[in-house]
This record gives sequence, structure tokens and C-alpha cells, in this order.
Amino acid sequence: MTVTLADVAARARVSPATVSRVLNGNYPVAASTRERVLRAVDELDYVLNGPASSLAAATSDLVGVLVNDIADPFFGIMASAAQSAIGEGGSGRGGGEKLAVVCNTGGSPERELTYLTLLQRQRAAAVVLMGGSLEDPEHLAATAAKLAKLAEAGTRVVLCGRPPVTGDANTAALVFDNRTGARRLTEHLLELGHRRIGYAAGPADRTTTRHRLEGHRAALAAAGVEEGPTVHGAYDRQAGHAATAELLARDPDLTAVVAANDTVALGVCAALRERGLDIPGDVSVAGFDDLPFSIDAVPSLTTVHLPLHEAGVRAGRLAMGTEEPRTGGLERVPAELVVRGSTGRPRG
Amino acid sequence: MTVTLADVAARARVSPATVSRVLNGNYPVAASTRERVLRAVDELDYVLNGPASSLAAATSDLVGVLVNDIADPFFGIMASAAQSAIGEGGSGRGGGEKLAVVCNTGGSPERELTYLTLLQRQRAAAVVLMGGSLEDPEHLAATAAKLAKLAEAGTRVVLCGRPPVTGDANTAALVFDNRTGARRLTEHLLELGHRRIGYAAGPADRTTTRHRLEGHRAALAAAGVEEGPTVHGAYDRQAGHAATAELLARDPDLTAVVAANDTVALGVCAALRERGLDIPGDVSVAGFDDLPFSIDAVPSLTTVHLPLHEAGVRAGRLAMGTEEPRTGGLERVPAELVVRGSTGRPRG
DNA sequence: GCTCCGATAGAAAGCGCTTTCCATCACGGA
DNA sequence: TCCGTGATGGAAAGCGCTTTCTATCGGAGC
Repeated sequence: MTVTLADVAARARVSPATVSRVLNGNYPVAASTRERVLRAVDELDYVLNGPASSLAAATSDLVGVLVNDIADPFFGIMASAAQSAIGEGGSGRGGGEKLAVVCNTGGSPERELTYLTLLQRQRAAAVVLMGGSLEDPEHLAATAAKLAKLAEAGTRVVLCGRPPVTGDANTAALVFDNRTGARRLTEHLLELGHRRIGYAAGPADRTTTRHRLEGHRAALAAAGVEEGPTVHGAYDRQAGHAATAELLARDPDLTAVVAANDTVALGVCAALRERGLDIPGDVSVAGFDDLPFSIDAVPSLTTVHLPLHEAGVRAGRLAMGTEEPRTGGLERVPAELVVRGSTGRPRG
Repeated sequence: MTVTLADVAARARVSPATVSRVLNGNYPVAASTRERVLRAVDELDYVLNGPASSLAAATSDLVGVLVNDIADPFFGIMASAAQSAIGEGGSGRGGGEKLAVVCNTGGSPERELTYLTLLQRQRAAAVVLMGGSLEDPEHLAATAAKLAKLAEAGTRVVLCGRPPVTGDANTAALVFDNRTGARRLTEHLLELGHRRIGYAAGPADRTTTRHRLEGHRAALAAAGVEEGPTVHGAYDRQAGHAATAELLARDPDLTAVVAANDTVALGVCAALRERGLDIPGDVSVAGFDDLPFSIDAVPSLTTVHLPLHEAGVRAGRLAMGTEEPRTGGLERVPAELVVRGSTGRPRG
């Protein structure tokens, strides 16, 4: 029923071996023969059987991209960039067409491991993990073990936005400089004169949350300013909205709120407005990530720019093996403060 | 080097056949034997070889989800929903774990076909195409042919947000009622008293663009109001920003602008504000899709709500075969007008 | 007590490809 | 003229799993 390589071989009057060689192009085949084979492929509308090919060759052209939340543009932008870098690469087998697939873990460690196992099953060529991870030691160990096994089996492992868990070769890591970015942001607020700053943080126990919080605290400590209230929540507007109520309850005299990211900042702004507070007149608000919409917020959001697209491309190339990782495998991606309209001097 | 099923069999002192049966659970195996096998699997840390399994069984547990732009929350939300529906389904082979993978076509017909071929190679269990498509007849035909081939080979095909191209069984389609949604939206504007309405449309030649435009025009025609200027552009803020300048140039007395979607609307708002125009005092603005951020826009966006999450889940279930498609395979998803602060009565 | 049957488990034949040997063949050099 | 040699193409052995087809065994039925 389905056309197989043998059918093509018969039609082209060559052996299956030759057809395979034409298709994979890693062995000399006379031009005339090649053409005959290609014509047969065309005429029969032959499609390679991926599983069979992968089985025989012991690798597949699948590249897995794991993200915490596919509905969040933060990941969408990176994944998109990685996918296009992976798609256009292509010196590998099977004509170099790699199938970049993105898998949504929802931030759940279990799903992350499940996907990694599934990709291991498929003998994926590479795996890219995007976004911070949970800091639970048990999970960290399980993930590290799984990644080590993948790397050992020849799957390239790339981390993008999370610290490396294993010093393995075959593993590269890109980390955003969240600490410095957060620090600059809070310094900016301090320079404006803010002394009571609330923090609507991301989920507890996540690397990203901790790093940003550390940067924030470092800035406060350096300036000798007392830390304001901190509330943890998810990375969505709802969380920002809820956090704001809590923060204001804990310190009604806040003059600024730093949000875990831009989306959360949107929720913070909404909550402040509902209470009749002006931004930045009464309260300044800052985000993080510099997602596309943050420039269109009203007022436009002061935030920390992360080169998501560039990082995604780089991650994709590392996964393809097109580019080599830095020595040590760890690469720091700079974060840059972007001052816009949502932050200003506090009243008085 | 890698542990194979035979190794597990040897360790458990059973035949490979028995191990396979335990793993796939579709054949009676004595409890004691099963346990012995599972212990061996655990002890050896065995991971099934996906390609081998797929080859022998002639299907894989891959489900492809194709989206036009993964960085756009519109697709992110649907894909996320579909992926979770697919992940939790699971009566299939291999323990029912399906690997839902999302592929980013970037709206390019070529990439779409490439991905479809790649998925066909992998003998994917199902394919979900999300979002509108190009209306170029040549592309339409090529896609239809490819989808027919996939369906014929036993791959379930689900369209979500695009009209069906083939009346095949094995194929289901979910379509958003863009026409009605757009019509209601324009009717709303007309009721408010607007008579000069600009339209910042999506890319030309796309089904979604056309349907929304048709709804808009239908409302105008029914009210006997002359159509205002229309500008086509991409689905991003930049396009909305640029379109606004053009629309205003063509008719400086516009009192309302309808955008292709919420993201575009954000760009429209930004451009209007830059010109010192008040929203909705001077110009009303409306979006489409009701993405999460639109409620936080200032003023909050009047838009058309699309049940993206629900549609994604439904698409996922159709892909899994958990739910049956309606007779005829076509299902209409309702779109609902949501009036917020960005639209109001025109001055005077 | 013997046959028949349900419940289990093993043997073995592939699934469709890749790849390692080999076999050819046409030349150029000695 | 004969042989070494590079360029091609074929034969065949798997890759690791699934799945028929059989074989075995302990009762139940007569």
C-alpha cells in the first residue's frame, strides 16, 4: 500500500542501497543513476519512512524544544527563533531537514521529565530546555540524571535561561543575567528617590524568581534601603493584580512596585488604577523581559530588555551543532534596563 | 551500550515477546511475570526505542500541531490547550503517552508543507493545523493533496480555525465564526453613531482576513453606510501603527478604526495617541480575539471574544480520537462581542 | 482417567531502512 | 598485454521492536 524504498529501487532499476545513498547523499552515485532514482521517487511520490530510517541509522532528526508556557510570548519568541535557526541549519542526515518540535511543560517538573523521556525514546538529535527550572533538589537531581543520559546517548543538550546542572560535554547553557538586570532596575528606582518598593515576584522556588529577587535585594542592600514587602505568584496578570492588593495591604505607603515580568506588571497597573492610583504619579511600576506589548502599555513600561530572539537563535544553532559552545559551556546573556513612562519620581 | 528489550527479557528470564506485551499491555500476562518484567525495566533503566517500536507497529505516538506564529499568544493559547488535551488523553499504544509537538510555520505555505511531509515521514498519529491559511489556489490544492494523503495513511487530520479543504473522513474542522463576530463588532460601532470607520486588516489573501472583512462589510451594507479605507498588514503592533497613519491620510475624519486583532489594535492605539488623539474621545478602536492583555490595555479594548482555549482542547481531543467529530466534520465556534472602554460615541 | 479448553509464554518472521563489505568495470601505467 | 586502482553499484546483515502462530500446562467436564 505505501510506497517503500524497495519500490523506488525496482522502478529505477537499481538496488535499495543505491536509493538510500541518493537520498542521503553521503556516498558517490553517478549523476545519471541519481537522476533516474530521483525521477522514480517523484513518480511514485515516495516518502521516507522516518522510524525505519531512524532505527537503522540510530538517530533521528527530531530536535525537542521544551518551554514552560507556550502561551507566554516570552517563550514563544525564543522558541520561534530557535525553531527557525534549527529549520534552516541542515548539514545533517536526511537532507538536513531537522524537525524542531516544541513541547509545553507547563512548568511542571513531571511533564518535563516525561517529555525528556519521550524525546529520548525518539532518539532526538538535540534537546533545548527553555526557561528557569524548579529548585527542588530532588527534581534537580532527576533532571540532571536524565540530561546526562541523553548527552551520553549522543543527544545534544542546550539550556536556555537556566543554569547548567551538569558539567557534561555535549551540553551548553545560555543564562540571562537576571541578577544584574534586576539590580539595575531597582537602582533606577532608588535613583528616582523611591524608598518603599514592593515586589510582585514570580513563583517561589524557581531559579529565575530567585535571581531577579537577589538582584533587587543587592541593589537595596548597597543603598542601605530596607526591603519592602514581597509577594509570590504565577507569571500572569491575575497574579500581579492579586499581589498588588497584598502589597498595598502590607505597606500602604509604597511608591513603587517591581513586577516579576511585564505580564505581571500589567496586572499590577490594572489593580493600581482600580484604586484610583496614578502611574507613575502615585506609584511607579516596572516590569521585566521587555515583551513587545510593554511599549504599548499606558504608560509604557519601564522594564529590563532581554534579547529573547537572539538567545533563541543561538540556542537553536547550538542544538544544531552549527555553532560551538564557549569553553566551559556557559554563556551569559546581558540584560539591559529600558526606562519608559511607568516609573518616575515619587511625590513629595 | 544502550539497554534493549532483549536485555530486559534476559534479566527477567522471559522472552522479548513477553516484555513487549507487558509494556504495551494489550495481552494477558500473569501478574507475577509482569512484576518481574517491570522490576527488570526499572533496574536496567530501560527506555523503549521509539523508532523501532513505530516501525514494527506502523504508527507513532507523535501528534503534530502546526501554528502560523508561535510567538503570538493567539496560537500559544490554542496550542497549549491542545497539547494538554493530547497529553492527558491516552488509551493508545505505548502507555498512551502521545507526544504533542508544535511546529511553527511562520505562516509560510512552504514551511507548512515541509512540516507536513516531515510528520508524514514520522507516521504521525494525528496532525492539527491551527489558524487561517493562504487562499492561493495552488497552495490550497497542494495542501489538500497532502492532507488527503495523510488521512489516507491513517493520520487523523484536524483543522482549527481554517475552513476544510477536503471532505475526507478522518478529517475534522473547527472554524471560528469570524464573519459574525466581525459583523457584530461593526454593528456595535454603527449603533454608537460611527459613520467613518477605517479598517486595519490582516495580511491579504488569508482566510481569516477575508472572513473578518466580509463581516465588517456586511454590517456596513446592511446599514447603508459607505465603506471607509482599508489597509492590509501583518498581525503585529507595527502593522497597526503603520496602518493608522495610512488610514488617517486617506480619511482624516475617521471616528473609528477596526483592527485585524488585538495586537494590531495596540499599535493603532499607540499611533493615535502619538497624534494626540484621545481614545475613544476622538477615535474609537476595536480589536479581535480578546487576548489576555486586551483587558489591561488603556483604555481596555472592545473586541470579539474567541474561545481559544476551548477550541484548542476540542481540537486536541479530536486529534486523539477521544471525541468524535460532528457529522459532516465541520464545527462552528461562536465569536462573541465584548464591549469595553476603547469604543464610544463619536464627538458631535 | 482422559480429552478439551482457557490462560500464558515462546519462536520467529518481518517492519523499511542503512551500511559494511564485496564485486565490477573501465582505465592508465609498466 | 596485464594488473593495480578509483569509481560505482549490489548483497546482505542487521537496527530493536511487534505480532502472529504455536506450544505448554493445569484444570473442568464427561
